[in-house]
Amino acid sequence: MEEYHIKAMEEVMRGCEFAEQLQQLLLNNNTNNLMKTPTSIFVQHLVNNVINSFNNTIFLMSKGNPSDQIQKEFSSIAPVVRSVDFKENWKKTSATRGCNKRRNITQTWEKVTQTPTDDDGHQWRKYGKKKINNSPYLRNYYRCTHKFDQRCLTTKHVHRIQQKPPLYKTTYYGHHTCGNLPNPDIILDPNDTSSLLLSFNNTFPTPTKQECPFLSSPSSFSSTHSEEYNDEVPSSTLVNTNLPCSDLTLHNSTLEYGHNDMMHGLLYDTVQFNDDFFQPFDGFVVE
DNA sequence: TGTATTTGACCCAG
DNA sequence: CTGGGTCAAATACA
Repeated sequence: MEEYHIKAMEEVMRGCEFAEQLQQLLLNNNTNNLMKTPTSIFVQHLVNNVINSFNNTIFLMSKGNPSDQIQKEFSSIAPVVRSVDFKENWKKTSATRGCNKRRNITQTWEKVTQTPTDDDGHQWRKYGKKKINNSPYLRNYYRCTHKFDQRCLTTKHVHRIQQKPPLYKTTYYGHHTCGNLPNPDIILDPNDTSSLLLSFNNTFPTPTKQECPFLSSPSSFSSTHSEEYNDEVPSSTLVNTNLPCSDLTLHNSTLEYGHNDMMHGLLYDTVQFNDDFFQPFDGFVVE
């Protein structure tokens, strides 16, 4: 490993830290000012993209440089990119039981179903249930079956919220990074008028599986729906002009957008929006 | 016998 | 201190 290479790596990591500090600053600012403007949301997207670019760069720079030093440095940022047995490593690094409480996962969403075992196309393993305060019902906790074999850290909670008719609220935390992507027919249930899915071209070159062994399969969220799912948005079509997003999903008041991360494959972020979000601004063109 | 679920313990953020 | 998220041993099941 050349010394200048290590220096470059350190510099990129420093840039990534600065971007993360800026991201935190924006998040705090948005928390204090409850009104989010389209511009502030867009700025957050840009910062997220900067961080993703840094992470991609770090990933690429670490390739072919399996020296102890670079691996050690890299593992602090992307511990998932290591080819050791994940389950054993998880046991070693996750300290003691129950220590992973309230992971800082901002990507959450909910849905209400009439059955507790709604088929969302993924395989889940139940790992706990809990009596929740002020609720007569137990909350069930599930994790992705592929937590250890494919390092998918997605979890969901299912909590009954109504006796008659029976209703269950499912809260998802994070997105699947396992290869077991859901059946698009399930995701794009034509009877489900509560969600809207839009497809965008991705301006970011998608790495191949060979280039990135942890990359998920190409997105199955690529179908385009417009006219029939326009309950909550105008019947216009949003066109991506300069955002490196691959998918946008609109669900109630949450906008979810996907972007390609070279280490984890397709990742998603969500933003809350208010009504003026749909006014045209620099990021989007309304046809 | 291997896999899934149950359940009490553990831990930490608020 | 408490509520809630997770772990892991015990148990159930195929």
